[in-house]
Amino acid sequence: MATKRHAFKNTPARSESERRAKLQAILDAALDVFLDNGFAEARLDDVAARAGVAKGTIYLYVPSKQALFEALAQSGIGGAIATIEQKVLALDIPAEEQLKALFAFLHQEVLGTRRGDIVRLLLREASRFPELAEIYHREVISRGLGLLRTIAERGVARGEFRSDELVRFPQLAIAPGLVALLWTSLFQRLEPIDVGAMLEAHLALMMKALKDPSS
Amino acid sequence: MATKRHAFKNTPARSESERRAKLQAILDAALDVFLDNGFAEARLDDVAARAGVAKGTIYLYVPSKQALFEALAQSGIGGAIATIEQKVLALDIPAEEQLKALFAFLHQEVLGTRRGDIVRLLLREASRFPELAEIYHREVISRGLGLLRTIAERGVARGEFRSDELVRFPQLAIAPGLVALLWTSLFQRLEPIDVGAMLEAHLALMMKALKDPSS
Amino acid sequence: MATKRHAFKNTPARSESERRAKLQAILDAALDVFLDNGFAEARLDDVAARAGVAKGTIYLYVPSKQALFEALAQSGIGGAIATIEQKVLALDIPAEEQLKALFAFLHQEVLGTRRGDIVRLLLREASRFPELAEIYHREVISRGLGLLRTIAERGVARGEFRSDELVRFPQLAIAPGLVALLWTSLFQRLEPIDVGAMLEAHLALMMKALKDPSS
Amino acid sequence: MATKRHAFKNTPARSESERRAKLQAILDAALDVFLDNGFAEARLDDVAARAGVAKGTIYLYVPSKQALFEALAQSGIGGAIATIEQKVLALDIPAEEQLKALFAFLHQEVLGTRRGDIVRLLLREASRFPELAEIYHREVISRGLGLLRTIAERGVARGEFRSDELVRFPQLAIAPGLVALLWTSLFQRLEPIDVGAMLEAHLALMMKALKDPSS
DNA sequence: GATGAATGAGGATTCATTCAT
DNA sequence: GATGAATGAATCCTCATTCAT
Repeated sequence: MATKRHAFKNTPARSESERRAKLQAILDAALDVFLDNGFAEARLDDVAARAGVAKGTIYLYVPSKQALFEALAQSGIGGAIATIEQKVLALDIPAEEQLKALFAFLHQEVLGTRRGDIVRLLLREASRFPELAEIYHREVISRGLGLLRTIAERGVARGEFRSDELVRFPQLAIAPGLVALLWTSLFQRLEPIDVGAMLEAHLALMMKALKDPSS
Repeated sequence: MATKRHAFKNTPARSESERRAKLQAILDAALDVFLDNGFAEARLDDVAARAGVAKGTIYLYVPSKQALFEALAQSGIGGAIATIEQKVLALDIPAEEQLKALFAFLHQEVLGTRRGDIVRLLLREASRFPELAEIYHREVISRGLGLLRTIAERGVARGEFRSDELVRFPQLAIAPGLVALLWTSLFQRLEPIDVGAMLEAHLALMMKALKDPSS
Repeated sequence: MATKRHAFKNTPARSESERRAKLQAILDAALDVFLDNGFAEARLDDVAARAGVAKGTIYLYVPSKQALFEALAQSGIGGAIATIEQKVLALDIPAEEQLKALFAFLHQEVLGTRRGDIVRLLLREASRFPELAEIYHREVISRGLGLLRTIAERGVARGEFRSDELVRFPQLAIAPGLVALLWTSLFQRLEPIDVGAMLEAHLALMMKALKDPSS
Repeated sequence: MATKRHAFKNTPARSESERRAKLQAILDAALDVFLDNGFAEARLDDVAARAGVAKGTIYLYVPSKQALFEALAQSGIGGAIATIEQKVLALDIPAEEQLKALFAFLHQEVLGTRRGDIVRLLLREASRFPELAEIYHREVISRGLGLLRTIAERGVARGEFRSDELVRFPQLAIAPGLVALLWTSLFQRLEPIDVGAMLEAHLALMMKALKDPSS
């Protein structure tokens, strides 16, 4: 019996890594097409063409257009947050330095990368996929804001920060990140901005405000 | 019956105002439907039903679905900016007060109103309508940021503000407004935030930072 | 207001009878196509072409291909049975005459007519539409066999029939009808049979058997 | 390992019987799937899975889905008829006994067996495969009816039967067999019938009729 | 021979747009 | 002007068939 098994094992089941690679190619292509057209007007023909596969092949990897979108969305969720949580919180450095690290991460690892594109896509399509909006809120938004709040609380506790606005509204810290994300995809060609400089200016402003002894 | 017909013929040609009213009803219905579904998945059947007209009637007012969207977008552009430009710049008040007035306007006249909905729609569909993004940038974004920059420059010139970040990146001032706009439509049901309080906190932070003598 | 209503009533809502006529044209075309190809391989393109309408028009009358099939099936159910029940049972004639009338009806009003085609279609597709098989069994089969059993019982009660096989298995009476139904669509071109003569022969045989004093 | 490989190479070319066995497995699986879904909606994926082979393997045995269906149909044709012809005609017994033997065969060797399933499938798909209908008519229907006619003629010639309806329409003899075949697959779950008893009742009726001296 | 991933033609369904009334 | 039935192009998805391994 072992012999037979061996004799038949002539198709060495396409390796898992090859499978992953092709799925990734499809996801990459899908991201491009979804970003260009939005979910509803994206054509799977285009995704297939861009991924270099036939239309039907997509269905060997995802069961439907919607599932393709969701797989794409999921692929951009979670990893980044866990990474930055560890990076930032583990360090025993002043809150200001933590914020700097956070912004550097945002600038280099999100804005202008595939991750950023996925966030753009999610923002755009969230209302069509309420469940996904929920997941995204739970996995990314809540945790991201929680991280910011933790940093802010530490800063206050240590006397680095004199005011608590950031504890109450951590959204204020990343708001310019959101502007950068949208600006680059919508208006950059019309009026380029230096995102790095903007984030630095924002950080500078925030630091002045938070450390202001007059408050 | 012939009489009646005749009587109808004598009715003065439907007045321009009636025509405008019907167009407005169609635009209002379209905004609702476009907001719920996005441009691509919005059905003109639904727009017609909501506007209380037949599907064909839409084509008496706009030549196509895309034109409907563009008419809608245009209808929300320009007016507000001109209004706030006059309101804010005309007053000979401190820059801080001007910013306060601006935020109040943003909060009361944009967020939570039809104007805000149009902005949401534009943000979502801008990549499908590059020309519209261009118009929007020229008519709204540029002028809005120009207004902010003018206020900031005045503040600096008058010695009210000691730092120039806002002159260089007026985007930083409205970033929380953008957060509020998106948050309310995407995450408000999951985690409600007090937009007014957030904007106030933002203004407080900015003021501290801008006035900080240590810079 | 009455004036306005009248003024607008310029599209006299396509009459109900026109609507019915077009639906009937679609159903007729669908019957042909379904009979030729079976449900699964029937193309709505063909149905539309044969009905002289565009593909999309079908969907103004039925919501799906399956619904089209079901509408078709329903259209052939019920009416005939009620008719023949009245015709046959109301007459105060010998059981033999009732059977004759039944067979005449079967021959003239079912076999070779649209009704017969629908039965053929149902027989063929019943396993794909179990619910429809159930309806068909309840509305047609049960009632038809019940009618036969009633006739047989009357015949026995009145002393016309001496044996009760038909009471126990009324299916035996219509079995040749089923043969005729299938034969005409499958083998008639290869080996034509005279359906009328066959049914007469069947009736003659049955009468001899049922009246046979030797049993 | 090289040794094992080599050992395999020395294995005598897969025997013809093994080939036949695998073909049979495929045909068996195909019958199940075709019966469940009809030809058009049967998926070769399912056939392969049920046969325990890969999809591609099917094409090593039959050149197409249609050929698979035809091979299946052919496999159920002919054998039975030859068997029953010999069994029935060879015996020098009364015509009534011959009919009894025929019905017993029908009941035990066709209805409720794989043979019966193939007939059901043929009835259902005959209009899609006119050529097959032709073969089936020639190999099964004609011969079966011929057999019946021969029996009937003998019965008449020997004075056993006094009427010739069965000579003219041998279909009348197997009509209840057709009813049984279809009933069991379509309505048995809704209203079970005792097929054996029905066939017996049919035989009894026929005998009374045929022997009836009054005709 | 056997496998099963890949292919792409084919068809159901949707919906913007037209036009006879 | 207003209507809404009709149209048919466009696109998702399925599955028979192929072929590299």
